[in-house]
Amino acid sequence: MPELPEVEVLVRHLRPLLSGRKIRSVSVRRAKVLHPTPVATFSKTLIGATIQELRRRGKYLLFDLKKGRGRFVLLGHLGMTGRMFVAAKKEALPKHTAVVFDLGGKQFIYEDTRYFGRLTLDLTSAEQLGPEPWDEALTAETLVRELKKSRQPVKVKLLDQTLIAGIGNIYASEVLFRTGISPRRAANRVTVAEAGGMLTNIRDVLNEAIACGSTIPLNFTGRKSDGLFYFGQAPGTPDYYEERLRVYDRAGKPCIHCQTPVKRIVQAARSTFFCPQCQKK
DNA sequence: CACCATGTTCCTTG
DNA sequence: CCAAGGAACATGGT
Repeated sequence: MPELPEVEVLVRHLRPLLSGRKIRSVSVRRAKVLHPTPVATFSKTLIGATIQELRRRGKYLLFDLKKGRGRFVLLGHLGMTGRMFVAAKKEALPKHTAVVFDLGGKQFIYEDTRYFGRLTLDLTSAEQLGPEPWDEALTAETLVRELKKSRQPVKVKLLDQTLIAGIGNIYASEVLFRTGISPRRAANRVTVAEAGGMLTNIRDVLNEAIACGSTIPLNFTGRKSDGLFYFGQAPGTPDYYEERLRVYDRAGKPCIHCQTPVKRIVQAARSTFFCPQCQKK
């Protein structure tokens, strides 16, 4: 589910549901997601703490907590399949529930089918992140300067969270398609003008995805109402997903600009989609 | 059974 | 020490 836009939408959704709420008890059903925080430390630290604010940094969720005079941060990441939501306490827990916080009347659930995500007190990974896409210090010039240091394909570099925080595999392909740059281009051969174009397209595509509720639309209408949500197809709009994405997952289908079949290649063990005609160089 | 999947980290190689 | 490539993690869908 998550690249930056999905996390942003989730944070905006959860913020009013969580801020001001106190964690009464903690249930850890899969200790792995806490790594490297030990279960005992995790529970002891969080029980009795109040969630003050919720923020996003790259693809991470930052929970600002307060307990007595102490303030600290809980770091969340959804990996590939993680979900977080607030539900009534009587609601059944999903099969792959990893952590549950009892918030009094409601419960906060972190569920993750593949358990690649994290909910931890260790902030190290978030500290390594590069600038947010909208950081004013991030310019065509600074971006090119960073790209110059690498001969990796530019598509692979876009996934480097220390370069820019938040771009994932879907939007990396989308950005290069919009900019007309081949995903195979060596990072150090991107010009300042092209970097400027990429930056504009990065901001545009992420903004658009956030605006429309994310790549795969958020559906808050869940049978059970009360804030339970899930990511899935919007009812009655079968191809909503593809209308938003111009090349990703369109291998073999005609390019929306020139009708040339979209190609799928593998870079750094991840799929890349591009139009061999519109993205010649 | 084979291959694919929105992500990150660790290990190896050069 | 660094850059780059690939495997690992764990589960499910097609």
